[in-house]
Amino acid sequence: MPSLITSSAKAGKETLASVVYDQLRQDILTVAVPAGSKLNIRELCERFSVGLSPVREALSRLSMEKLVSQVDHRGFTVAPLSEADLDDLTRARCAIDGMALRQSMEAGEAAWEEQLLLSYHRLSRTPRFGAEGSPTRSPIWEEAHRNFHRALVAGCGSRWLETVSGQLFEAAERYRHLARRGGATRVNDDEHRPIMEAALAHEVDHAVDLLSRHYERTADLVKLVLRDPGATKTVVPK
Amino acid sequence: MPSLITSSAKAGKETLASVVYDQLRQDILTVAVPAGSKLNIRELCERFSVGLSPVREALSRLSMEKLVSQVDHRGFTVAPLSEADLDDLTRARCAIDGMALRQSMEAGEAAWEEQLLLSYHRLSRTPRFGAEGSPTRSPIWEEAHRNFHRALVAGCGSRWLETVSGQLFEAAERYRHLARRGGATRVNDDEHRPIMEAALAHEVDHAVDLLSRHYERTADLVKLVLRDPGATKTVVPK
DNA sequence: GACTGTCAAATGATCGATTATTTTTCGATG
DNA sequence: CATCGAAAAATAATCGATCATTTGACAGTC
Repeated sequence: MPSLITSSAKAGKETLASVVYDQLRQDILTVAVPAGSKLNIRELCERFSVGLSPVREALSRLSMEKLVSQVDHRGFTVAPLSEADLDDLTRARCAIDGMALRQSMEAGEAAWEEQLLLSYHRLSRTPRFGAEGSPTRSPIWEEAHRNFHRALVAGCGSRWLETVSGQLFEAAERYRHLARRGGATRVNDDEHRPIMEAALAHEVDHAVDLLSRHYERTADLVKLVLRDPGATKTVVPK
Repeated sequence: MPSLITSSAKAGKETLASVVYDQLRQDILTVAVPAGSKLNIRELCERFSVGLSPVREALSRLSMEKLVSQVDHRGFTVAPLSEADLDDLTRARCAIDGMALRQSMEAGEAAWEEQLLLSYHRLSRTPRFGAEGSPTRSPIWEEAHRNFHRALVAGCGSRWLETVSGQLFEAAERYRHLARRGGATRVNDDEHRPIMEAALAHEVDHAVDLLSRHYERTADLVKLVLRDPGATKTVVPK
């Protein structure tokens, strides 16, 4: 009988290492475990009620993803976040996603446009915050959000570009969560719609510009929190 | 003393898992172990004379790097190579590295130019093939080659872009080795020099164009081998 | 002869004990 | 009082045994 967690219905198929990996990844992405903090292997074993091997394997995978950093014989720590890194990341995303979006529009596949429209529609229909009152995020919205951004660049014709774009998206996710935890509230005008509309209207430069602004504005929001140390009340989940 | 390389000097510091990782990675990059082949864990334990844990950890890291693919409960296999993937990869590299080179030139830092000049100089002074007669590759040249390409994009002002460029470089390395193993011989005119010269001369479009051609020409070479199955006499190292 | 279900062998995954390394403690010394 | 060094504690890394899953062989059925 597969364990306590059973995060999803299809438990039993996954490997323990995969379960730990998924969960830990989530905790890091949502900044439930603070950036820079040390990851004690035994504590993790206890938390997930598994042995050393799965934890170690999960950490190894995460370290290749740059979410945790590993130093030989000195264990694992959650990769740090910094304003400099955020700026860097934002610039890279503007450059790469901008290019991918441009290529997508120039390719102009009908299927791409349809998928983009669809993913926007779904995003707009998904509530931004959890159905219940409190929680800091709605996983369903996150999913829809990721899908929308994926759809934007999905017409570029290169799996590698899409993969890279996805990596950068995930890296940015940590900062977004940080902003939310810090209480930064976004002006709730929907920035995604105009991007989608410009893309479908083939206004290449305009769409790319809107996308860049979108990234930059988000980054600005995060910076407010990064600069205000009091807001980062990170909590380790029990 | 900042010791850039010291590939083996600092032995004893490394962890077994890291040693296995490095070695296995090398074997995969050089196509010493064929693409698509299964990686039997116990065989690897024997080959490296270590226990299960280090091997497993090494494989986990490699799987996050897309060099091996892992399926839960079904073990690890070397990631496949294909012409389609090569085309995709080449396109992504032209796009990303081209952009990074453009940004580097436009930033126009003196330090970047000097580093580029220097890395080209070193590359040109490094023998392409092993000092002894036979071996299929010279690790020193590879190192210099990687440094040159890294230097090209190093002025773009984004660590993330550099990292991504590096990832793509490594992915392409497998194909380059495949070409060499297949006996594809490159016309030995130095394609790197004109790229460097154009970059230093601030001929932006020209330099970017030369870089793209460089990638595409290399890809064409690889394709010859990919299409000729007889040439892929891959050998498992003892 | 092809299909299907069962069992055995092979292989992957996990655990807990053991070993190696780093970090901390604490006392002696200048 | 700061510094150094040795011993002790903490923690990471590794191993080999054990458990779980998949794969392959084989017999029985239609």
